[in-house]
Amino acid sequence: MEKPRTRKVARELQIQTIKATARRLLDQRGASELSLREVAREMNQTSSALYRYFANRDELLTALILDAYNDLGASTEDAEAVVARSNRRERWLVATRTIRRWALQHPHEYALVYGSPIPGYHAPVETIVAATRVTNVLGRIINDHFQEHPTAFDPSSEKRVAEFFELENLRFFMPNVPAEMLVKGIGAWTQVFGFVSFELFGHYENSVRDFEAYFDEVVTRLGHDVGIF
Amino acid sequence: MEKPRTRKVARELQIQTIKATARRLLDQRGASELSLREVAREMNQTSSALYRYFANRDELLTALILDAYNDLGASTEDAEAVVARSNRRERWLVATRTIRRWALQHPHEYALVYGSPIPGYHAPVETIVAATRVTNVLGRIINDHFQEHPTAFDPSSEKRVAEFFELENLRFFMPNVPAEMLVKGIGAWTQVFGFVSFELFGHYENSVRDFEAYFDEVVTRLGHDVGIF
DNA sequence: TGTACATCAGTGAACGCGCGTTCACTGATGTAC
DNA sequence: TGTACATCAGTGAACGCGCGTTCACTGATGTAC
Repeated sequence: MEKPRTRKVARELQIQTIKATARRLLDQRGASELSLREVAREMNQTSSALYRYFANRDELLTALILDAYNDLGASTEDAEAVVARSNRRERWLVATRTIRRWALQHPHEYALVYGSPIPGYHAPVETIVAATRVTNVLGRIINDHFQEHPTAFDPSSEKRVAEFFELENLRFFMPNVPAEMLVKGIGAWTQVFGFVSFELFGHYENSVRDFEAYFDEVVTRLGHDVGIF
Repeated sequence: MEKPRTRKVARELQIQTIKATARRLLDQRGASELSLREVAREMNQTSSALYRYFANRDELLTALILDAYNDLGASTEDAEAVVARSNRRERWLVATRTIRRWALQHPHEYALVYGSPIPGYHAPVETIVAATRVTNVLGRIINDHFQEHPTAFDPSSEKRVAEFFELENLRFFMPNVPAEMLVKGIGAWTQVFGFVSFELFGHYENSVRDFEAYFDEVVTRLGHDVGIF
C-alpha cells in the first residue's frame, strides 16, 4: 500500500535545503549570527514558513550540530574503512588527516561543535552519540592493535588510572587497551583536536609555516606514542 | 607642574569600571551576546555615555581580548616567578596549572581568546604581543633547561624542522632548544590548551572523572617528553 | 586669587535595523468512501 | 473513478524587542590670564 508519498519526500527535501542553506550562511558568518529570517530570505521564502520544519531557532542549531558531528564522523569512518585492517599506521594517518581536512573544509561547522559553546544553548543527548563517532574511529585503531598484540593489564596502573578516568566507559569501545595506553590515547585525541583548533583559530600563526607537514609530524609521533606504529 | 588631574584619573577609573562590568556580563552570557546597552544599563548610565570611552563595540571587545591575554599572561608569569629558577619541574607544573585554573575561573574570557574566533572581528596587532606572554613562560622554562644542559643542534633535524616551523621566530625566545625539542615543546603547548578547551567545552564529559588529577598526569608526562624533568 | 572661556562627561530622544515568533489566511495536495 | 473533506505548505502582516550609533544639549570640571 506504499503510495508515492510525494509530500513526505518533498518535506524531507525541504528540510535538507534549509539545513544546507543554513550551513552555507554559517560558513560566511558565525554560529551565533545565524538567523532564521536570513535562511528564509536566502531560499526566497517567508520566515514563518520555516516554522513548518523547525519549531524554533534552537532546533535548527541542534540539527546543524548533529549533522556536523555525523558528517565528520562519517567522513572519518569512510576514509579509514578503505585501508587494510592490518595496516594500523595508515589507518591512523588517514583518520587523523581526514579530521583535519574536514575541519579546514568546514571551519564554521567545526567551530560550532569544537569551539566555544553557544551561550544559552544546551545540547540534547542525541548529539552525544553523534559526537562519539570520530573518537571511536581513533579508539578502534588503537584497540585493534592491542587485540592483535595482547598486553596484560598492570593492576597497579589500572587502579591509578581508574581514579581519574571513567574506565568502564572507555573500555566499552577499547576493551583490550591497557590503562597506560588509554592515557596516551586520550592524550593523542586531545592533541589532534588541539592542533586543528590552534591552526583554525590562528594560534600557530607565528610558529608554524607548513601546517600539513607539521600535522603529519605530530600524528606520526602520536602513532608511536600510542604504541600502534 | 603636575596637577592632581582628577579628570584623567576619573577617566581611567571609568574605563576600568566599564571593562569590569563587561567582563561580568561576559561571564554570564557569551562573547557575541555582549551589548553596549546592557553594560551601560548595568552601570546606571546611558548607552551613549560609553561612547566617550570606546568608539564602538569592537573597540570594547578588543580591550577585553587584550585584557584577557594579559591577565592570563601575568597570572602565569607571577605564579611561575615565585619558584626557584633551578626547579624546572615545579616551574612547569605551576605554570601549566595556573593556565588551567585561570581558564576555569574565567571561562568566557578563555573562550573569547581560545574559542571560536568572533565572526567579523579581526584582532589588531597589539593583541599578538599580549597573546605571546603565556606561551613565553612555558618556552622559557624549556629554554632554561637547555641553557644549563647545552645540547648540540643536529643539522639534519634542524633542516627538516625548518621546513614546517618558523624557526627564527621560535628561536627568538628559545635560542638554546634543539629543533627536535621545539617540536615537542609546541606539541606540549598545544596539548595543554587542547586539554583546557576540551575540559571547558565539555568534550571530556564521558571519559574523565577527576580533571585535576588527569591534568597533573598529562603535564607531568609533557614535562618528561619535553626533556626538562 | 578671581574671572572668562574651553574642555569634557553624561543625558535623553531619536534613527533605522533585523530579529524570533504568532496568527489568520489561501490554495494545493492527499485520503476515504 | 469521482467527489467531499482533511491535511499540509507557504503567505503576509503584525507583535514587541533590543541593538549600535548619532546628535544637540546641559552642567560640571579644568585652564589661562
